[in-house]
Amino acid sequence: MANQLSSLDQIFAALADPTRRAIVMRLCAGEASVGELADPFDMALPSFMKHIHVLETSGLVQSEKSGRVRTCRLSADALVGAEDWFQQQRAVWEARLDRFEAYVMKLKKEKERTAAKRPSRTTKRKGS
Amino acid sequence: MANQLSSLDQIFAALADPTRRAIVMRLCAGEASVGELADPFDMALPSFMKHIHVLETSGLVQSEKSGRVRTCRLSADALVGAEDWFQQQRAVWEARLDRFEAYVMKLKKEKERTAAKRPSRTTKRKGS
DNA sequence: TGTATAGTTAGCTTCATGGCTAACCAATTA
DNA sequence: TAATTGGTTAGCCATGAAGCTAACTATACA
Repeated sequence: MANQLSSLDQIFAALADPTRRAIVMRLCAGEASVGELADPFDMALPSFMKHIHVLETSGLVQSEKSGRVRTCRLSADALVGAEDWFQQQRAVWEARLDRFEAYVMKLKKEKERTAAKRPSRTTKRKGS
Repeated sequence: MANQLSSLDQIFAALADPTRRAIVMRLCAGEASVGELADPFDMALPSFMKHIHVLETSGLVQSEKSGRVRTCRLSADALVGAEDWFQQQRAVWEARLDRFEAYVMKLKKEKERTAAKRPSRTTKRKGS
């Protein structure tokens, strides 16, 4: 598990680049060699390798060299770690929305109570 | 909705910075002025404003100025858009795992069938 | 009207990122 | 053993990101 939280920086930074997102997407479908991964991209190999390296230091990708070919695979943990972050934020966000909604409901009820006391003023007024 | 997909670059880049993630987290709990947001950070205001601006152009945050105070709020759409990306990747990833598992099961069965033919070799061998 | 407050603009520095070429191993294969 | 293939290292360049200060605008308050 390690400290995934502190590496959110690197994970999000890694995913901020379209080339690297494409690599991740490709690796979701299964492992591949550096050459296979690089093929669809119009980019010099050393440049491409930098992307691989960024993905590796972020923990999103692991690789292993056997013979002269390096095989890359996705490391799901990091992806899940990032996804968790969103879910945590959403939890807070939704809790707030719930509270807000409750607040609005309360206002609404109060308004209705007031309206019940002064039925003549409940019709449309004007403007928004 | 617009083109959230093409702005994943900006969303992830925005979230790659701890200051900006903290701002997002703070805004999950409700809107706040620039000053309130900036307060916990030991950073010059212009520097901080850059972060706000990055968050705004990424679509994660919206702001509005009334009088001399600018109020910021979270724009959930962008967050959800980014979360969706993870879920899509996970879907592909899990589909692959399922296929892989099926493959492993197949191998296992084949092995068992082979083992049934040569029962003497099925005991422990050594090492991992 | 004068002063404090809340942001904003401009402009500077420093460092990281993303790209390139050229040259270089180290396995394979002929 | 020689040539090819797959990747790696080193080093360069241009751009952009993240921080700063100083000076400015515009609202609110006394």
